[in-house]
Amino acid sequence: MRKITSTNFENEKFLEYDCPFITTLRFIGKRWKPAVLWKINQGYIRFKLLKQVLPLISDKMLSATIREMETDGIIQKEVFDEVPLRVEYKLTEFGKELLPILKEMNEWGMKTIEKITSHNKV
Amino acid sequence: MRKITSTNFENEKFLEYDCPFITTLRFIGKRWKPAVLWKINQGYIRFKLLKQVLPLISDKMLSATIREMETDGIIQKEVFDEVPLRVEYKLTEFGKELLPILKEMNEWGMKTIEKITSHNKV
DNA sequence: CCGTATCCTAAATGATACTG
DNA sequence: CAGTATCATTTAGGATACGG
Repeated sequence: MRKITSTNFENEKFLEYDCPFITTLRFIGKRWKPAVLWKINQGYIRFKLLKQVLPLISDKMLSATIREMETDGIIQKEVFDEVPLRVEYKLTEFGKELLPILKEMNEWGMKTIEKITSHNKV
Repeated sequence: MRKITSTNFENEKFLEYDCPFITTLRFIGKRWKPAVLWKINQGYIRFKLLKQVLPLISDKMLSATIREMETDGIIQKEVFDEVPLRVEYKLTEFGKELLPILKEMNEWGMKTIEKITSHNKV
């Protein structure tokens, strides 16, 4: 395993270690990223919709989460010049490659929440 | 989606939100956790072996990573009363349920490292 | 061999107010 | 509607030295 000092991909620093797990967390290892990605893929493709379906995320974190994933090439933004302003997000092809990971995370997470919750009831 | 104020599982706080993705990151969303888990599953089941195969992790982080996953019930420690001291780690049944996620992370990460690296050569 | 303790810096998250 | 700016707090990560 090596440490990567400065590897760039379209002017963004992407790799810190040549480890597949650290690399994956580099892209989706922050609190709201997987959930936002999942919701966009489900069709909640506007800022307001994402806020509604993820009511506990702050404006700042939703904004930052979206912006980082856009910079990373995981999602794409389309701005429609209307009044009021309309913006839509969608996964890029690169972003869609993350779906198998997200699917497994979703299943494991749901199963584990159920396990913890029922354990607490005992 | 709800925020969980104090859900306990064997005296440890486990859930912060009832979101499957946040829950999953709660267990494996820190830099070294997936890699350590993967290596233990591959048979690098002792502290020294893990250091060798993950040479860039510090003693402190390897220790903390192991301890947290042990507390979480993902890995199990077995101490052999020998001289010199021998300790072995292995995944619990609960921990093995994480392997499908890790498998997908490993594949995506390797593919992405390759992509970034070859992009930089152009 | 297998860790822990201490100290420090950097990164992530959140509340609130404000803007094009 | 779709965000950004500012400020403050918490958590993660790392270097180094020491202990059972």
